Amino acid sequence: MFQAIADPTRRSLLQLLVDQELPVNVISGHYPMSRTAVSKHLRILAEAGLVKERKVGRETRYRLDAEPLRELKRWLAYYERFWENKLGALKRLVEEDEDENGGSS
Amino acid sequence: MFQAIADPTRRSLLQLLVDQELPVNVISGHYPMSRTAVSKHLRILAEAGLVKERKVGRETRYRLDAEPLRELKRWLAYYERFWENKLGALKRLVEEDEDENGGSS
DNA sequence: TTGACAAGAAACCTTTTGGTTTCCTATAAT
DNA sequence: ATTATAGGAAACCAAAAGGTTTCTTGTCAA
Repeated sequence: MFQAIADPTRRSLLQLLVDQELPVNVISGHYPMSRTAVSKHLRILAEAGLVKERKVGRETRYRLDAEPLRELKRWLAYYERFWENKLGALKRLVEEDEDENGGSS
Repeated sequence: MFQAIADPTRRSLLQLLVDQELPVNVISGHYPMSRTAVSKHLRILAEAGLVKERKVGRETRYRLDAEPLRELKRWLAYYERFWENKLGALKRLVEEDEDENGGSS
């Protein structure tokens, strides 16, 4: 999953498929690369579960499935406290500084 | 940044450096690869801003800087509603089903 | 039923990635 | 001063990633 979202084209695809189900043809129209290339990106996204495919007649339509991003959120949540700590530390520093100067901002 | 966290070794490095500042030597001791390889991973993390380096005598110590993950959080936040929608849709379905059966719970 | 069209499969190419080994430089320790 | 240690730099390599073109297959339209 981390790998899947590492590529900017693929992130862009997720974005595009957020609220619409589209066939490969239409999707690839949005990109400066071949249909086949886009198709391969879609496959990678599908393997990561980030996109669902549905066959409709002779076309394959894709839509977003954000579910797997839940895992990313859990991963992130772990680190959240560290950037919050940092802000906390910075804030304390600024306050000390203000005290020293009888500071105004 | 997305690229930086795509590699499992690098994610592991972040984890390791969460609450300690360590020199390359010690860090690379945790991995089955050469010191140089670890060093390169650290450089990539540093370029993404995810890790800060500090020279102390003849060693270079690294520590986590979670700040750039903020961006990831913003990116994720956008998609959060889509997996929540999914849950919402599921919930509605279950409720409909319960209604049909005169459901309890 | 014949032709057009959508899209995956296969083969191929180039660049990037993750790793190695070998060398070099700066700082310590004796 | 000399030797040992920490760690980056350079050159190199194999495998994976991102792309291309060509070929097939399955479905729709005439």
